[in-house]
Amino acid sequence: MVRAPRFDKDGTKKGAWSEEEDNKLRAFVQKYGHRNWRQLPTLAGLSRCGKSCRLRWMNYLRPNMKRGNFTQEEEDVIVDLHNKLGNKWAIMAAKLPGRSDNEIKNYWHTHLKNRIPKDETHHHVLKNKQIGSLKPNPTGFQFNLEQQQEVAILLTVLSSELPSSSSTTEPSPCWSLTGSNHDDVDSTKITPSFFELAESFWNEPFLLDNDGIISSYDNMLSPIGILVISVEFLQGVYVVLDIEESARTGSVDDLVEGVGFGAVWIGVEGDVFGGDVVAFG
DNA sequence: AATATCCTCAACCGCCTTGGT
DNA sequence: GACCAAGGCGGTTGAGGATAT
Repeated sequence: MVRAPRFDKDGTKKGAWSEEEDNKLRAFVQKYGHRNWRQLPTLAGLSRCGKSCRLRWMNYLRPNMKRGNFTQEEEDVIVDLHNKLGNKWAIMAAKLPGRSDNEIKNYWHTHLKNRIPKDETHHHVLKNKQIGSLKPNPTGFQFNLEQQQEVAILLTVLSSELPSSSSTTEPSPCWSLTGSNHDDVDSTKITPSFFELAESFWNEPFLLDNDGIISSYDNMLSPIGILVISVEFLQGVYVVLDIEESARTGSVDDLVEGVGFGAVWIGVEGDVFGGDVVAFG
């Protein structure tokens, strides 16, 4: 079921990986990491392109990768997330430890796609909950419809994190999208369920402080920092996640995979962060 | 048993985003 | 702002196993 090994005219090997190649790649990455996939194959003694090495590592050789059938629980997660997100395989993979985006994508197409009636897939949550409630906000910033939809998707997905993720540590369960001025926001009333938050999101005024963060409850930020993730499909909307210390030493992938969502802030692009990943000390 | 068709999934490809200059 | 290199993502391909005829 694997493509036969072959060589490009430039000598790059393609097709199925041999055990020897796997061993070389595994040993190299475990010893030196993978800061530069382009250079890695040369340094590791592999006749592969960097992309091929990355793919092999991410989909097959990474530690703790699961092999074999998906559990019912995993299936449920995939179906649920596909309902909310559509074909966002990488995000789904972040929620399913040990599964790669490629694996989830394949499994969806081969096992799950035909089980779901078409009108039940993709964005139904938005139709029910979000559209049509937008009001102008004091900052004058306007999200377009597509941005509203994408933010709503994200909020909906994140909402599913709350109950289980709060069990590991004591993250600050603060949702800070209320108030027109950050001096007069009552921090005691910002613990609605995420669905309540999502529901009211477009009715609430934004609060932009000097940093461009909607809320600036600095005292609520975890002492270990803040991870700011640029979500490209939001086209200018940033989500700020409060992260756990244990996750901070890992890669962004590890963070997303292991994160317990303590708090979420939403900001807008422009003169806001100027970068995708920002750590506050 | 032989052949055709379908199914699965590892790997590839092209495009997009990001970061550096 | 333009350009380039690199990484990441989602769609597609194709070899080989499974099943049907």
